[in-house]
This record gives sequence, C-alpha cells and structure tokens, in this order.
Amino acid sequence: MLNTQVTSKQPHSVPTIKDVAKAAGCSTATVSRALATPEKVSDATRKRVNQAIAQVGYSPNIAARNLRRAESKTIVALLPDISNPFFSEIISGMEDVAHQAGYQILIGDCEHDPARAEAYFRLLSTNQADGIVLLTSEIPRALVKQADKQADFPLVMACEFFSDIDLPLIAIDNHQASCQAIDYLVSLGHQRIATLSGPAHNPICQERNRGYRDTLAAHQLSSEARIAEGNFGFRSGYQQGLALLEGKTPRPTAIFCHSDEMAVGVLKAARQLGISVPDQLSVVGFDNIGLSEYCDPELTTISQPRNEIGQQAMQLLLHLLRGEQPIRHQTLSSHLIVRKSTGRLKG
Amino acid sequence: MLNTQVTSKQPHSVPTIKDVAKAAGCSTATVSRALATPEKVSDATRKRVNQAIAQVGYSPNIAARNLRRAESKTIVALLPDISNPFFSEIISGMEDVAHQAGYQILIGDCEHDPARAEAYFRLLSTNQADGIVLLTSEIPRALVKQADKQADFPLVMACEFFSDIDLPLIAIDNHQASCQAIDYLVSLGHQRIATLSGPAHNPICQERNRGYRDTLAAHQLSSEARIAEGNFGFRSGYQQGLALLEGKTPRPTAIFCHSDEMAVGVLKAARQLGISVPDQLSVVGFDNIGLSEYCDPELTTISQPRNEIGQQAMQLLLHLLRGEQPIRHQTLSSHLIVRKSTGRLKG
DNA sequence: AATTTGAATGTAAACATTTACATTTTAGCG
DNA sequence: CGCTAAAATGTAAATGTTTACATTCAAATT
Repeated sequence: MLNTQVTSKQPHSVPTIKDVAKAAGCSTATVSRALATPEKVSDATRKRVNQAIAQVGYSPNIAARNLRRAESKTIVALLPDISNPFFSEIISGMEDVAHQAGYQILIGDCEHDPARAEAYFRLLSTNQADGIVLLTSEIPRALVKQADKQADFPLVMACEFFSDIDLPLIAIDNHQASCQAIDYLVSLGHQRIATLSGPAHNPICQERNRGYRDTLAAHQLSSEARIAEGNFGFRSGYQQGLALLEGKTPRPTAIFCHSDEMAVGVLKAARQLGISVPDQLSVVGFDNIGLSEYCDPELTTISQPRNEIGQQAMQLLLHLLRGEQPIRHQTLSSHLIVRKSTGRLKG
Repeated sequence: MLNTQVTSKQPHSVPTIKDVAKAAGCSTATVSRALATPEKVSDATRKRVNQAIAQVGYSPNIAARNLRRAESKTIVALLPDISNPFFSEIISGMEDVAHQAGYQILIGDCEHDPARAEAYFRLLSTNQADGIVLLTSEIPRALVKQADKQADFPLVMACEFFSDIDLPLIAIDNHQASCQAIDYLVSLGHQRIATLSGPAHNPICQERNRGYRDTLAAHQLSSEARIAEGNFGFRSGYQQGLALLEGKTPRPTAIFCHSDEMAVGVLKAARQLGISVPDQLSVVGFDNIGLSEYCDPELTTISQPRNEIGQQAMQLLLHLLRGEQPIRHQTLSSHLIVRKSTGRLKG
C-alpha cells in the first residue's frame, strides 16, 4: 500500500529521497539502490519505489550526488573560439556520445586568454568537471605539462596537438592531407603554389607546411615555396591574399589555405584584383564548412570527419575515466573535395 | 605561527576546509567567513587563513557549496543550433557579464529536439542550473507556460519570443528593422520585392513579415507581396531563391532574407540563373555575420547588436536571480548596413 | 569596577545523497 | 523442521560546505 499522504512539513519544498522512502514505505538506502542498482532490489519494492517517485515528483539532487560520489558527470570541451563553425559539429559529435553515457558538456571558450584556460582546468581539481577534451594548442603549456605528469589526468586532444607533449589524440593526418592538396594542384599543372598557413607556431599548421614542402620537393619545386601566415579568419585570408597576389614577385597560380574562411578571404582579394578563379588562380580551403558550397566559386577543400572526431574523442575520454587503458592515438581519414575553385590555368 | 605540518592521514587526498582551519589554527567557520565575507574577520586572522590556503593548496569543493547553498552558479543558454554563428557573439556577451558575477554558462543545443529542451529545463529543478536564457522559440510551449506560472522562475528570452507568453525579453524591434529594409529597397525603385522568411510559425519572422506587408501597403504595393519560407540555412536560401527567381510569375527585383546565410544561398541561386546582383536583383540579409563582408557581392544586411543583446540578457537574468524587480523588456536598436548587394535596377 | 555593547570566533546542525556494515527475510536443502 | 546461504533491506556514517546560534573577548560607557 502506498502512503498517499504528503507528509513533508514545508508544503512547497522540493521532494527528497526521504519523501520517496516514506511514500514507498522503505528506507532511503533502498530508494537509492532502486535507482542506481535496480537489480539489487526486489521486483515488488522497485515497483513501489517507482510509483512513489512519480507520486511525489522526485528527482535527485545532483549536487548532493556529486558531493558524495566525488564526480560531476561533466566534460569540458576547451576551444579557442566558439564563433568558428568548424567546432560546432565536433561538439555535436561529442554530445552524442557524452549524453549517451550520462555526461554533460561544458563548452569552454578560451578566446586566446590563458586565464580562461586555467580557470577551466581548475574545474577538474574542484570536481566540477571529470575530464577535458582539448581542441586547441593555444593554451599555457605549463597547464598541460602539469596535467600530463599526474598519473591519470583525464585529458584528450582532438584535431590539435602539442609537438612535445604526448597526449591521447584523435585527429586526421595533417601532413598527408596537405600532400594530397598540393599533389592535386601540381597535377593540374601549377608550379607556383603558395600556402596561406594558420599561426606558424601551431603544430597542425607546421605539419601541413611540412607536407607542403615535402610535396614541392618531390616535384622539384622547392624554390617556389612561399608561406604566408594568417589566423584562420576571413580578414586574415583577405589581407594575406592581397599580399600574396599583388606583390612584385611572380604571382602564385594556386594558394592552399589552412581554413575555408581564409580561402574565402583570398577569393575576395582575387576578385578585387581582377584575378579570376579558377582560370588564373586556384584556391584550396580546409575543413569543408557549410559555406564552402555556397561561395563563388564553390570551394575545393579538404574535409575532416568532424562529427566522428568528436565522437571518438569523447569515447576515448570515457575510456580514460573508466580507468581502462585505451588506444592513445587514432588517425581518421580526411579527403579532398574538388569543386570549382581549382583548375588548369587558362588565358 | 602557522602549523607547517601536513597532518592529513591520506597523503594524497584533496585538502578541505578542515585542513585549512587546522593550518591556520582556527575553526572551519572562520575559514569559510574569511572567504565569503572577509569583512567579518579580523585582519590578522584573514591573513593567517590566506596563508594557510596557499600553504595547503586549498580550493573549495563546489559540489558541497552548491549543496549547502542550494545553487549552482550556472546559467543555461538554450539555443536551436550551435553551428549558427549568429549565436556565438551573443554567447560571448553573456559570458562576459556572467563570469564577472561568478556564473558559468552551460550551452544547451536543442537541435530542434523537444526532449533536449526538456532536459535542460529540468536542470533548474535539480539545482544544476540557476536560470535560463532562452534564445529560441522552438521548444515545447508547455515547458515555458509551466515555468511562467511559477512565481519567480529565472527565465529570460533574447532575440526570439512567444507571441502569447509574456516573458522578460531583450531584442531588437523586428517589425521596424524589416520596415527599414523594405523602405530602403523601395527608395531604390524596387516594386516587386519578395521576402525569404524563416519558419512561418516563428514570431520574429511573423514580426518581420508584418513589417514587410505594412511597408508595401504604405507604398501601395500590397499586391506584389510574396513570401517564401526557409529555415535560416544556406541550403534553404538557395532552394527558395531558385524557386523565387525561376518561376513564371514576374520575377522579383529584390529579395529580403531573414538571415545572411539564406541571402548567400540566394546569391548562389541568382548566379546560377545568370541574374546579376545588384544590377538585376537586390538582396538584403539579416544579422550581419562575419561572412557578409566576404561574399560576392558584399551583403547589404541588418545588424543586430549581438554582443550587447547577450550582455543585457544576462544582466536581466542576474537581476531576477537577486530577486530585484527589473525592467521586463528592453528593445535594442538594429541598423541597416548598405553594402554591394543592393542598388537600382540596370539593364 | 561593573555593565553594556559589538566584534570575532567557535560549535554543531543542516544540506541530500551514497554505501559499508549490520540485520532481517527468504529460499534451498537435507 | 532446522540449518545455511543468499538476497533484501535497514542503520548510520560520510561527503565538504555554510550558517544559526552560542560563546568569548575587548573596548566603551556608566
């Protein structure tokens, strides 16, 4: 028989596990078990408890649970800049598997501010977060080094990495992706191929630039290597695009950009200078964001499996949290999507 | 004198407030006060406590604090889709003032899934969140109605709203913004002006469409009204753009779009049909996202003060949380940015 | 010197869970 | 029927804070 009297003293207080216990005629321990480990509770009791829960409208107080269990079921996704649409689908992939496993995602936007990154790292020591997926290398190395020293600091990287700190990582092979892009441009007959890189200190850019140089060398074009530096954004693409295209040195006939936004900036620069793409200039982007199908001309670009990267990164982190010894590195495959911004030279 | 012995039994356990108290030679209550209300503690003690904190490396356990204070210092920002760059700067503005006040932001991506929205609302009743900033009207109305009934449910809306539920709101005047855009197009000599609206059931779109119709009427152009419906994304802009431009009915000479992405989609459609913008077709966007300066032609669009919207929304929410009776509505001003996608008809 | 005041501090309860351990109940078996 | 083992449940401690209330102490007032 269910106790149908609501017996809490303050009429409008939030029901606790005690109220459920009273209504179900059992102890709080049993209620707790009915929720956490239903198989340890008899069928009859479990049914009574569930009815009681519905009856009093109970939902567990998470702060109390977190305190007692010393966990937060929260994962921090640390990224340099939310406004970059590149990240949104990665986050989406992370959320899928995180929610599945009962975890929440806290998006940490560092905005290139070391203090913010530090604040987010601190969440781990205060039990406000259980792990971190690091999507940027633009944070104080000291933080990461310290974390790496701790035996099992649940930290994984995705897309980006550090050249000198070996952390669990989910990413594409940036060197190879770059080689593929340059190879393709060479196959179209281009000889003066420039790269519009992201920040020079960024390891993924270094990888891509290495691929660039290696491929040029493989085709005896090393003397033509030319790397400009941007910051992944539209504006830097435009500015560096202008610089590359209007210099006195012989103008490049192709530009490989480390992001789609920069590529679109280059398109604008070319337009302004009356250089037609792809007839007089080929442009390759990176990431295959939504925009790349809708700019003019549609962008040839390298596609990363963003959703899968997010999923796998979260998977990897969950393994770490369970104390399992997982694969530390996973390389996913990128591929070149040929659209309309590349071609053989004409006129 | 500070007690320099570390006296905790488990050598690697996280230091608690007790450890600090022991090291500072006072009670835990005093330590707590030294942190929360320093003015209630003598200078000497405060100094000792601070030294002790540094010495043992203490940082408070937030779960315990949340439990005791029955708060989480977390605000949920509920939005329909993270991948829309329109939201990122709003979030950014929210974060600025939230962090200032010691709050965190949890980004809740609903992905148009009612269950997700519900889950985020539930965070409030379980003390996992203290308030919600609602940036979408695409969630179950029942949720909102119920929230609205509760005396002081800390919920504010930004940008979007419900026509039949009166919640605290920070937004621009969508009707007026729309009038301004249409007026401008009329002033350029356009008569057949179409609108590419967002979802028809969306109140902000309804406002904009009302402005559209009112302005046409003011110019005796009502018979020319034509509204297509998209979903704010590139693809729908492209598809609806094609539909509007290649129909048998006389083709519109201007299209007012409810988002920049749709406007860029329309640009692509026009390009494909050989319609030149702005000579044969004018296009106006909405939101002034980064892209709008880099597409071809650069987009004439309506700019919303996104950062300020975020700041004010959070400000408003903080007022509610403090139990103050704040202004319930705040209208911020938008403005038309004229670029290259609009002009008088030529040829 | 006795009394009052206010500031500074301490004591211990409260927050809502989980879980180790103890106890009771049930089932199985000879 | 008695005994044992296993299953189900209960008791109470523990998690790390905050804070109401009590106490102490020093300064100010009479």
